[in-house]
Amino acid sequence: MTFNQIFERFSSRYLPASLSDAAMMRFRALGRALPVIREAPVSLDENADHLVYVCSGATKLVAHASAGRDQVVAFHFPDELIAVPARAEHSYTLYTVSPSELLVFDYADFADLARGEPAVLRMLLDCARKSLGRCRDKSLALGRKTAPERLAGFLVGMAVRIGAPQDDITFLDLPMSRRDIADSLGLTIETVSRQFTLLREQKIIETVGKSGVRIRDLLALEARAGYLIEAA
Amino acid sequence: MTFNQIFERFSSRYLPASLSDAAMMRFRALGRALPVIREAPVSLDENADHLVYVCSGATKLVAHASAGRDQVVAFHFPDELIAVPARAEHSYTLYTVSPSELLVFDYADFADLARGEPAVLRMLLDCARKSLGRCRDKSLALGRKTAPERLAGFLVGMAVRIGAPQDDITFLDLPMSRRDIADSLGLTIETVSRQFTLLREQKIIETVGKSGVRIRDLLALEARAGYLIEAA
DNA sequence: TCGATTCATTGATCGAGATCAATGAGAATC
DNA sequence: GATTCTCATTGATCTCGATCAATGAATCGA
Repeated sequence: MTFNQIFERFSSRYLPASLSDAAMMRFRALGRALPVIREAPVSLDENADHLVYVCSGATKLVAHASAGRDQVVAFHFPDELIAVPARAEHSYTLYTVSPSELLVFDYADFADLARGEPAVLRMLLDCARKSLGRCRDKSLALGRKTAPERLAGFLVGMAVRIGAPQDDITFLDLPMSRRDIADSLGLTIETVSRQFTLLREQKIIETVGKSGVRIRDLLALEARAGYLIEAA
Repeated sequence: MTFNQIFERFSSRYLPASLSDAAMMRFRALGRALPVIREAPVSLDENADHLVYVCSGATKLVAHASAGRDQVVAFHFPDELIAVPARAEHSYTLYTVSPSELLVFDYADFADLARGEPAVLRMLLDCARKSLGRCRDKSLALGRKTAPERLAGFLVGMAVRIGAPQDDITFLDLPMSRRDIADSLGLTIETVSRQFTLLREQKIIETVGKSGVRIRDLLALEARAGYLIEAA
């Protein structure tokens, strides 16, 4: 895919149609397309925040603690926008999880340019708030939920984001490895694997190869996820 | 403190000086002051997002999971601005942690009004991004750090935010209880207490009554917090 | 001033999930 | 098509932090 095609996708999804051609060109001038990259860290300058558009593929944002312990802070799928923070007390790295086409901006430059375009600022705000909402839910899961609840919640979230519903079964093709899932849920690969086995034994899911999951009972999965019982 | 005084503090901190009087009045019309409230949940409509300015006191934003398990998502101190989300899979409640004066806005109304004021939108964006950064760091702590690291990191963070440096000692007056700290760190009160005892035994801190902490060795605390070793 | 209540600390024991260790199942390389 | 390599699964054991149970210290109301 060419830079123009990638930028076109980005702009049609995230820039207002009302934007003038001149303004559009200015945003375009800030973007840099990263061609298809196989599973690898995305090399970004650690001293600045970045804004990354996932055109195709999938990525994970990883926070690094000492002793090589990693925490996947978020996964991202096509047509999503991510803010990648500069290095601070902890460093963050964006990795592709499958071959991906990305569009990268310097966050500060982009936000500065957006000062003249309230609709773009509003879009950045909505984007940050969505990430914040997900991150808060994740904090709750990491701080207070059990391993079965975490995996159930993860699968429900993935079903919503990348699930393919067929009849009353939802099919998932998970692009990330068990290690990635473990690093996202604050567990080990072994525990994740055991939880998959339990869900399989209870006929709630079936697994197809390494990455396929057929969700047979989404309601049971939601019930396991430790969500609050819906108030009336 | 009167509504006008509270709004004045808010606007001088968060609204641009360049704002027209008319625009200022429109923002003011959206605000509602909550007078000094003793430690209690802040009653907000659960069906809408809110924007809350902490004028004095301290608050905690709590996420509720089933079975009464609570996770403190963030603490807030004077002059800070919080986005309180509406109920979704999980419900969130803002609590005062000490007597507080708050200024409350409906988030959607505020953001809509800000469409005409890019500087205000930019402020909301910065605010959301700061919360997101903190939340990501918290996810790392909850997912991958040990109890000693979590308490050390918590104390370092509090030292930065509400610490009173005197000579080479930083004094902290923690407004929140051990339960709040435990709910923030994903631990139990007992574990938090034991970690305080350990830090005391190692002469890194002294505790003064229930809420006072004298940090004698901030560097040791930072070393314990599991931050990445600074790269060159 | 004295219980009563709440909150922090300390000790004893337990258990969910980590760690250690082996095996199994694909996919990539030649 | 055998040979690695990598990744997922399963089992055995261990450990950190949870849970259960007292005790101590402050604050509050009468």
